[in-house]
Amino acid sequence: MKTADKEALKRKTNAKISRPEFFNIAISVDCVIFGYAKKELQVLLIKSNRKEFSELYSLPGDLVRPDEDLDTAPYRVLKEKTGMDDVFLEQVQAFGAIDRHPSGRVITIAYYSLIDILHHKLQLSDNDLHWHSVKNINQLAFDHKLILDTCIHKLKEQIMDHPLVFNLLPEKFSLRELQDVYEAIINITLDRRNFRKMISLKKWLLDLNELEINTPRRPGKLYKLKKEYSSFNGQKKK
Amino acid sequence: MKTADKEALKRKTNAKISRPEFFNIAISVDCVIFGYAKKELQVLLIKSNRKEFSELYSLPGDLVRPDEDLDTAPYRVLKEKTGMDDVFLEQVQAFGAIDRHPSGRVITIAYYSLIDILHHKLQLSDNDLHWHSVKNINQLAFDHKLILDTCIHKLKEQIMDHPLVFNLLPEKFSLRELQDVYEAIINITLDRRNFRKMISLKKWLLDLNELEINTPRRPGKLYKLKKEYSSFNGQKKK
DNA sequence: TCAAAAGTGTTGACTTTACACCCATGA
DNA sequence: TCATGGGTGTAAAGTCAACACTTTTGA
Repeated sequence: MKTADKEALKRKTNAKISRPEFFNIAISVDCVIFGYAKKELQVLLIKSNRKEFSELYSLPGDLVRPDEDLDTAPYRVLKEKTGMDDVFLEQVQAFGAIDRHPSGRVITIAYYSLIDILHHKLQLSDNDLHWHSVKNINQLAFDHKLILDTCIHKLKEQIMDHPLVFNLLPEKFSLRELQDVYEAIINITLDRRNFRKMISLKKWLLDLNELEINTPRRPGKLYKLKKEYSSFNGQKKK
Repeated sequence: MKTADKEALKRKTNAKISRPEFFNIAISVDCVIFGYAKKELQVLLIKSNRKEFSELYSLPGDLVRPDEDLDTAPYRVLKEKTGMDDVFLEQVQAFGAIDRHPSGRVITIAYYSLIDILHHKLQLSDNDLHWHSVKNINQLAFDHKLILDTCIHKLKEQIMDHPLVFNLLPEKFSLRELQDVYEAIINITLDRRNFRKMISLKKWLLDLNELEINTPRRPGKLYKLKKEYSSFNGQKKK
């Protein structure tokens, strides 16, 4: 290509990027915030405030601000909605069908997060924010059911290879609780001995030499995740 | 929340979505188009036409049009640049650091694609478009090196579980060629017998009972991917 | 003392890895 | 006939899945 052609192309590109119609797409982030309670995987939903979706729930999200990195937007949403930071949060996928949003063109980038529902810092900011068992969710506003299903799928794929589910539990937990979480996510009951063998091979856990207290039956031993595997302060580890 | 509050929130949201500064973010797609030649994984790059990145290469991409689905944009780019459709193409990740683009706020969504460099339909549309061996790429314009590395990582993760690499080869190929492609991607030499056993366990291939022709040595048997595993005409299969 | 959950090992099936020789072809 | 790569099987190690009994505790 000759230099003159390149200059023409550059002008063309710059013209395109500054033409107003190419800024007619808004960008949002939507957060699939998972928790664990009542032996079931839960997700945080908010009552939709749009008349098109009255009576439907939707995922918490917000538009990305022009002055924030894409990846910080979901942390902001999470902090605003739950008061939590230092949480596991990972990008999943962008969703951008033309008609996914009734009030205009909005491309959204989905993130999923895992938090401990009983964490002392957790404070839902909104009366319309509630935990829902994922099993009971049939319909959501926008394309949020598709987003949720995509995130559940990714979660299932990752939990065997990465130390993620610990983010759903308090710092100290028993192997029984841990197994319950795994079973809730993959929806399969596991053999207790094989599960313990699998977990112990990962070398993720520290035996605290403590026992559960106030259990109705024989208490189990307590463990915690080794510090080097915690999901925040950096990236997730293998 | 009371109804009046909800109405207020709705107005607030609608106001935000239509305030011009929230459309100040442009959306692009960037395509990491992989090919295979000279026993190495190749990627299609274009000479950057921006003075900030003179002499650097970049990934082919374009702004998403307001009237196209997000996922069709990379197909359009691919068709424009290579003349190819019916190709494997999958979304990888969105990249959205504030300063990733020198001329303004652009969030990009990366896709990766696998094509047969020797396909008869392949026709590079631009004299500045060329194949580069991924081994030799140290620096790219924008954050494209990061995008490329992310896509290579995803490719490596997927090739053992999904019938993807066949998209890099002509319809008929020998097991030797197939093994070469795998080795080029994962950068490890494999044992021939174990490789063949692994591939035959997947049941992806159809034995054509044909032999290579015009080989300098003993010709190998030819295979092709079973139709039900081809990546286009629907989603990738397990 | 009873009920309930905690804790713990072994076996067989299968998968993965390492490894070497003969065969068919083109030159 | 020779050089080159094509084609093939087995044994050992490791991983995965199935399976039952004893122990500890609270009630």
